[in-house]
Amino acid sequence: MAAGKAFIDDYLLYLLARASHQASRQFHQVIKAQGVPVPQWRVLATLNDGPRTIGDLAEITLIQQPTLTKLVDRMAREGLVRRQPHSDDGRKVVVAIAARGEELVRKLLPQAKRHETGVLAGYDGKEAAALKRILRTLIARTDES
Amino acid sequence: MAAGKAFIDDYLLYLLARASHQASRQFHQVIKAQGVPVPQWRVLATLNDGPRTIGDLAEITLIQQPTLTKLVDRMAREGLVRRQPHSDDGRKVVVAIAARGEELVRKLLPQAKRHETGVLAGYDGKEAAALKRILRTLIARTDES
DNA sequence: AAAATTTATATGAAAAGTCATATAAATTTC
DNA sequence: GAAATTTATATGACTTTTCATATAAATTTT
Repeated sequence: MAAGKAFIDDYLLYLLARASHQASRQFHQVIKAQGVPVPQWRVLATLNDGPRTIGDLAEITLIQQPTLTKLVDRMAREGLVRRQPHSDDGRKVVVAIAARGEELVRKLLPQAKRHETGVLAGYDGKEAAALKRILRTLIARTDES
Repeated sequence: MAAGKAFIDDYLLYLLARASHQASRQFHQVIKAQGVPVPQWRVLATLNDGPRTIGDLAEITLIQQPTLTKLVDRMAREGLVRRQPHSDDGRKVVVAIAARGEELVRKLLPQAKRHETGVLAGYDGKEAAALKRILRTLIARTDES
């Protein structure tokens, strides 16, 4: 039991989880208030840069494959995305953003950018760049080695 | 659609989510292989530093209150934690670690520390400290303002 | 080129999480 | 100090996620 500091207060994985959670909280509330669940936003923001296979999309959005398959089902039913056959691999399924999805992204993307600006407002440009750089380093270093 | 870089590749919230996810992945696999779901590990690691009310525990573990109440139910049934009445507020419920929970923490905590050391291995001490400092700053800055 | 293996996605049953709200104890207001 | 309000946790109906595995297409082996 806590002689000095609590374990988690200095535990990297906790600092990362907490930083991610808190930094996102406000924006997540904003999009949920507009009826968009966070995982759907992630899928839409990803597909806005081009179609992806189910597998790639799962990897990028940090969602497990079976979960994503079902999420895509729902989103397709709502006209947010559509499935396409893959040109030269019959196992793959390509997911592309659809009309209603594009509308949503058009509305949400500026809000995301504004929110990010707000979060980074307290930092000077140097520190902000350092933050992103250090995160990218960590990501590269822990990339499925 | 992707003229240059994809939006998410430079989006702070995504870098944070991805860094957190990837940095944790290995360790999470390790504990799950030992039959411990991630949320239970978080609760145990927190309670190892002392008992907490349901509300505080939810806040610290980043779990929503109704979700946590049910998680505590399950963990209490397994003898990992126990509920206690709060001394001077009848609304509050204090959760404390129990015998089987302590055993588990004794086993997992060293693994967590070892894993953290591994993740930070690539950094020199200065960079590692900078990483934690910058995360703490972000946490403080986004702390429910 | 058939058989065996690997890879990509889907599916079904069970578990966990979410949202709105109920319950009950404390605090504040009048 | 009674009524109204606020705060802390629990609960129930519903949705989503998870785990294991099925299905089917590609690739490798022999």
